[in-house]
Amino acid sequence: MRWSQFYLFTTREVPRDAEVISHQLMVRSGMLKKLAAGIYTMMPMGQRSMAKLEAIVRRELDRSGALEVTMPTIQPAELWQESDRWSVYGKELLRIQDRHGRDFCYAPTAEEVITDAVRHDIRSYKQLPVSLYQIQTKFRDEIRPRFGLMRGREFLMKDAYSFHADADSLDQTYRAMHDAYCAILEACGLEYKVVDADTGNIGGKDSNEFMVLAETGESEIVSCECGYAANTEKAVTGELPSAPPLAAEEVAIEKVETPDLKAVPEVADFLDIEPSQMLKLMIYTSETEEPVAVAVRGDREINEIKLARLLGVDHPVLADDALVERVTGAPTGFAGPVGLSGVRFLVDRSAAALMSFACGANEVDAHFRFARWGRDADPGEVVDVLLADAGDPCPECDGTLQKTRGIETGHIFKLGTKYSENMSCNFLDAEGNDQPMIMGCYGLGIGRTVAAAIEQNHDDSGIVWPGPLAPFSVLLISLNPQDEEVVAATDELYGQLRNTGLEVLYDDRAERAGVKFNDADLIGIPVRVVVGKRGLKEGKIELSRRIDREKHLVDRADVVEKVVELSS
RNA sequence: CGGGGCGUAGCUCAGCCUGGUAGAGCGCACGGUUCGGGACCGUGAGGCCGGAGGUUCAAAUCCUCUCGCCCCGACCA
Repeated sequence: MRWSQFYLFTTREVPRDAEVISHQLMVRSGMLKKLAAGIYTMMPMGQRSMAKLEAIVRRELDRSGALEVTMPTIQPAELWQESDRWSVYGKELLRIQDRHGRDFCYAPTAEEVITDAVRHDIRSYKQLPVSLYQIQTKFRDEIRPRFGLMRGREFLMKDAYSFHADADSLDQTYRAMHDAYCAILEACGLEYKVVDADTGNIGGKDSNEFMVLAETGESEIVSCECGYAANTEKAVTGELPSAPPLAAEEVAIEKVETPDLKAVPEVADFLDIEPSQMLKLMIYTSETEEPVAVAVRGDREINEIKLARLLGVDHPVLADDALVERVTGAPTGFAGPVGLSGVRFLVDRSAAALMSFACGANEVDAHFRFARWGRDADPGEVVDVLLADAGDPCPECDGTLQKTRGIETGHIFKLGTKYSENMSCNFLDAEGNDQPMIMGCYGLGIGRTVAAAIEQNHDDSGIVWPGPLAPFSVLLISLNPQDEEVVAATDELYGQLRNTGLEVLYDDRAERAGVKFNDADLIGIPVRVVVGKRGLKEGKIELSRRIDREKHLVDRADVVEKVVELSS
């Protein structure tokens, strides 16, 4: 492709609304254009990279045994009412009406539609399992779209769904999808981790996320050398090293005046103890639940996602001051387990392990110290609602957890029968019994993965494409487009390179060398071939790879062979 | 939705406080000199100053309302 015939306009300035590097570089390199918040046009350059990834995804999914379909993006409300998600999904679901006033939504995902299709076709266990996938536009009316393709509202996603007669079959397909996702990310040359994940509102039990590691990632991951890795939303830890008890067993509980001291660090400082020797008590509530009291060790945080799962609610929220006062009898900041009653009481393992601790006295400006479970306070229900942190013990070995950040490019779930039951997607088993199919679902963000690839592969000058995602594999530059000899030589080379099957972008523009070099660095094509008057005089052509930018002067006769070598 | 910020040329921004005929750089067009790491000189096109209302002799500038966009939080491929 000749640049002069292509549609590619780079910019020097960073667009004001682009915050993260992948977004900035995609806009500057002419890949992406914003239309509205979280809604983008893929320009030809971007489209090519997306297509590269799509091809890899198709190859690996086909290999896993899944079959490609295309489902509508506009879906009737009835199906969503049947699965119960019409009411559950909330504002993220873009709801629309047709001219007759019938309700539809723009698909954020396609469990309903695929389940509807399968339930009409499949009757028998002999027809199972099946895996179907599509690469299709989705729309989620995110509360806050941001970071370009990393969190758009409209986005391209590969979504796959599998249907099974039994759990073993689901396990097999889940494993195959897991392996396909690994193969895809490896084929793209990305550094990633597979982590245990929370299932969110898609539902189901087992779940893994595929995190491309990047500092700008929105997800926090803890991991251990032994291979354990989890989203911090989900992560469990080994037993924490215990904090030294405040006092020996015979020391009685004692009330201390703590005027205006509310936060744990302040109180700990005042009492001259460590925050880990205190107990932190928070009051949570939600739309559906009665208030609950949740205790965690003073130096730690509560994982609200774990809490939500435990309570079976969507969003636990911290109680406001009035509710705290009603539950504990004291203003916010002085809650404690001693004398607490009339409320469900959850105690995180970290707090349950405390031998003798300080805590709020449920009384304004007062805390207790030397409190003990059993003797002074009801031990409550011991649970795990701890937010894992770096340095915590690994739950699976003697190691220590590390914390990193990642971009969630893929997420796979074992759904179970949640949708098949609601939507009567049944089959007859070998005994002739009607049973709901067991399902899995598997998502991979196409645009997000391309953006993640840039986050992981760039330098100060621009993108450094991993070969498989590069929009072109070779950039051929003629440095002196006004010089007939140079043009003739470059034209000839262009033909030869194309004959090898390489995708060549030929910069034939009447621009100065500096402009071309800077654009080359910006758009990040892996191999650069420079034809200039100077080199040509010696019969040489300059080759370099974007990744190291080391220049090699090569005899004209050897160029094609050498380019093929560098491109592989 | 809560908190913060921004809308002026295709892009990045100045001008607004203290009202008086709309600016710069980049980009674009034309001419010339240049030409292996974002050249230089000259000429030129390009604006309903986000929109509506108000105050005023006069509004980009002051006031009210509105729409859009960005950042921080809850959400997620």
